[in-house]
Amino acid sequence: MAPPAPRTARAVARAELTRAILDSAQAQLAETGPAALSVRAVARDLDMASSAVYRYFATRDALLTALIIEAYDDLGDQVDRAVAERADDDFLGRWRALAHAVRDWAVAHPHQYALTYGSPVPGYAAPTDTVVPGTRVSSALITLLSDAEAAGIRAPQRARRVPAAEKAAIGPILDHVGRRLSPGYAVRGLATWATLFGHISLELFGHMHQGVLDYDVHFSQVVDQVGADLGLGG
Amino acid sequence: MAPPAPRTARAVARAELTRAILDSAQAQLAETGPAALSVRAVARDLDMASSAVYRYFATRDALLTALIIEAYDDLGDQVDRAVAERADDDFLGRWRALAHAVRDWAVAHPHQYALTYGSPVPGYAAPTDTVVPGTRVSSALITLLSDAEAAGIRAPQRARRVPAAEKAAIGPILDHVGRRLSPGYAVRGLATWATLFGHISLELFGHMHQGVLDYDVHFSQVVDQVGADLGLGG
DNA sequence: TTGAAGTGAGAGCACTGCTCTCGTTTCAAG
DNA sequence: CTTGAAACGAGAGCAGTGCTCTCACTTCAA
Repeated sequence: MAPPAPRTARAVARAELTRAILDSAQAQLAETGPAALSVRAVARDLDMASSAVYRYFATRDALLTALIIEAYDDLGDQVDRAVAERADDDFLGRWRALAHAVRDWAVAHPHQYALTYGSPVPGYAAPTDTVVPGTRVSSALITLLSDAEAAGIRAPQRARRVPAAEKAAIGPILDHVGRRLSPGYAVRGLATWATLFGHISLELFGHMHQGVLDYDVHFSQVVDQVGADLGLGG
Repeated sequence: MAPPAPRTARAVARAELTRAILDSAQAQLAETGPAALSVRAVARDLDMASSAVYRYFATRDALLTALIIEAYDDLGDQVDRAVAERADDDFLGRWRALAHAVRDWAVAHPHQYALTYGSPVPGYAAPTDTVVPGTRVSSALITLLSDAEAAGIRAPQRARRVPAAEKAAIGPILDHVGRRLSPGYAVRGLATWATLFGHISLELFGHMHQGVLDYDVHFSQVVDQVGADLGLGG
């Protein structure tokens, strides 16, 4: 995946400067948001001509896309690490760890969250480079639910009949875990995924300001509620 | 709320031109997204000097904020209308109507949706003018659930104990319906709200592209699943 | 050694949000 | 009806942006 270690002096310099540009852009992004991220400001920060930056990133959007990919990976790492700390068969613990890891990361990096899960700013359609790192969290969640079902866990609600059209509609999800996930539980999983990111988006984008006083407490409550609906315990 | 009908010729002209600016900006927004919305382009479209536009909107962000408010109201109207078509005691129908009205509007106006429920672009914190129209959908949902519970509807899952901290955290929500909503059902309602907007955001912002083939079918399924979890029937 | 490729700097283009000034028009108080 | 303040539109201009082009220079591999 990653290119081989740079050997020539030029390649080393290029790698270092690329990193420096990303770091400076990242700092700008975290401080003032994506609207304020300008390649000229990055150039000033690094004491170079703005035209030189274009040797490294063809366009401002390309630079932003690189930041988005790094954000996805940062979040993915954080989530994987948090989930791995729980015992494999502690499904409620794994779910809680996943959910809180996502929210903690989002609260700590609001601009990065807005860039990744808010409205994508570069060109409206996310570039294809971002799709792989972008699926790490949903992948972790689906895996978790697949494990849980394999261990005999079932949702306490009577299972709803899933029509054939829906089974086809979510086919890629089912394939992703080798069909080791019942369609009904998969639907629940997708709804859970929506609840998780929906809650965080509503919170971070200010929509809960009118109705909820303590986001930490309320989020925990929702996470446990969803966990119970999934039959994970609690 | 609204200012009295304009009487003088100047006031009439001002109202008309304000409207024309909003319409032109709206068209630009719908076509190419918020990043491309420029006051100079609006001025060109209306054959006036760009500086003249500033007599009507002090800043580009003010113009954008006006569009956001209009979007909230447009969505609110659509939702209210859809819900009103169902019988008062058809709670499942009312929930379905609400959910599909929100999504239909979002799919038809993706840029407006991104502006309202995606990452807010003007300055990161939404201006206070937008909070009232911004709560119309959540208000409609809470009212719906309050009505349902008053009619004897209960979630089929055994009610989870809601700790005092959570009751305090969601106090404003409970107050909004005069405490005619049990804390447990309110938590479920807030989770439902998050599921609804989470699903739409994930869909519109491209996060479901990898896993779901037919968004219409899947959304219906999730809506019905959530409706069942709320005990509304189905 | 040589020649192509990579690199940095500077000037410049077209565009943006926004401000200031300067005449003109509207409107209401006297 | 007069008059003076407020509102208004147009134009020039400033500072900033993304991005391109050209020109010198350095690196590197054949």
